[in-house]
Amino acid sequence: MTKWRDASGKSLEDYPRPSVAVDVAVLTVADGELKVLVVKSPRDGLALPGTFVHPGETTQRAAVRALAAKAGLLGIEFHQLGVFDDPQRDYRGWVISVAHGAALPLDRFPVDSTLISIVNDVPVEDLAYDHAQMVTFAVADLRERYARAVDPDRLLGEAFTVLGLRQLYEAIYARPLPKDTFRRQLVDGLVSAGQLEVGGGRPAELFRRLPNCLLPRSAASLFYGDYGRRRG
Amino acid sequence: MTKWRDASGKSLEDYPRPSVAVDVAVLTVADGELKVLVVKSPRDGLALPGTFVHPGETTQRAAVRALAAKAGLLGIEFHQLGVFDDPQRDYRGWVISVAHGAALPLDRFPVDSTLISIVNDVPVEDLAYDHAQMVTFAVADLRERYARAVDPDRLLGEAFTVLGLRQLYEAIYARPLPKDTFRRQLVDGLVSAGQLEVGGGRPAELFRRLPNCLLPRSAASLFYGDYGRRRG
DNA sequence: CAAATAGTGTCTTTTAGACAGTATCGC
DNA sequence: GCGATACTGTCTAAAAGACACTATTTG
Repeated sequence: MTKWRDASGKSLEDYPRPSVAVDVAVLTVADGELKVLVVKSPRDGLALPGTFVHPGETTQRAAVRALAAKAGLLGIEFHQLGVFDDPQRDYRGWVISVAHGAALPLDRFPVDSTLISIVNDVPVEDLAYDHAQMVTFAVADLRERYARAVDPDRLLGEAFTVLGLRQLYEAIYARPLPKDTFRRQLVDGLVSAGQLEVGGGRPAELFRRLPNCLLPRSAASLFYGDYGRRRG
Repeated sequence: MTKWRDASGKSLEDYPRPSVAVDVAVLTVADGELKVLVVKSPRDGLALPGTFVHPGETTQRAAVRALAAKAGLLGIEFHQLGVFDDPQRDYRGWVISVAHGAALPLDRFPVDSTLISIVNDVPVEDLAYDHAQMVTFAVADLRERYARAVDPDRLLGEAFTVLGLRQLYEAIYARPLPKDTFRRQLVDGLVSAGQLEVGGGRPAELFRRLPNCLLPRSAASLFYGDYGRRRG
């Protein structure tokens, strides 16, 4: 196969091209709030793990490679968040970055991981470059996906109680959710696991996710709160 | 300012980089259905307008430039849809594309524009590369934005009737919407323009968009239909 | 007047949300 | 029994959706 040339005889490489990076915001829930994984470097301080995209590779595979190399994490599902392309965003030159998001249960992180709390959709410590904004995008994406299905990223294990599920959603949406309405909205996305979890009082029933079950769109109103209007 | 070098003395340009393009799906509503603007070329057949991103330029500005050059369209607001990065997607070599979406009223297109109907979220004619999938993304993005506000892209003019607005939404969501519920959902996102539009019967009141007014999240259920469940 | 289209009153069914009740455990 | 937590029945207010009625134009 011979290399492509345009009308003036130039190939693609004869034109200026940016470097293309991926940066990954890996979220988790701990202590009732969202947190994000960061890595430390002498030059950048705190930053999201990232890498340059290699030839023949998709950005998603580059994200997998970055997480394996920089945080020792394998088998994660990434979601594309958007392209960050301000020409000034990287002091090294013309670098655009494709931000990706993912979420993992706390126990899958290496013990020496650095997790930064997210408050008001922004990490509480400064991150390098435009990485704080990527975190905001990752949170928005997580909320959208959690409004459509029951814990799609399996931040809880296979089996969980309704209380555990509600506390997870309260952390993700950063607001209290009414106990009984929450149960009624989600219960027909669940099946009993036939087991009980003993605790301080009456044991709670353990549930599993109903496979391929989407939540009704009205559930989004519950999680987000039906922004303003009405209630005169 | 001296050029950045990494530990092995190499600059960014010493590593392989992809060409980065933008492709733009400009949507409109005509004859009660969504359509998308395409351009014809001898080599690619039908394709979305696009261009390579220039140094010092954002992808959004490249999108503006592409539309001005290839379709004679100015003053459009673009929304980023996603990155298409399959290494095989372009026969010329390693080209990733940042897809953008926009929407314009029919009367803003040049008279010789080619508009392709969109049925089942896909253009009815084959497009080059992965451009058909970009159109699907653009439709999804348009629907999301139209569920959050009243005709944010101003496909209708400044003033319009509730009937006109409903027909627009029926075209966008490709489903009939109940006349009275639609009105009650949207009417408090509108203000009367103090004018009437005469027609075959009783004249219809003209409305304007209430500035900065978000629709309640429950409106999304109306537009999309509350996917399945219930109603036993 | 009839025809046509705009807009609303109202009824039914459903549901969110609140509250309080009942159920089931450990002690 | 008592405390604690899980779950559920029920009431109320609100809203969706359907239907039909009223309103205002043209011819």
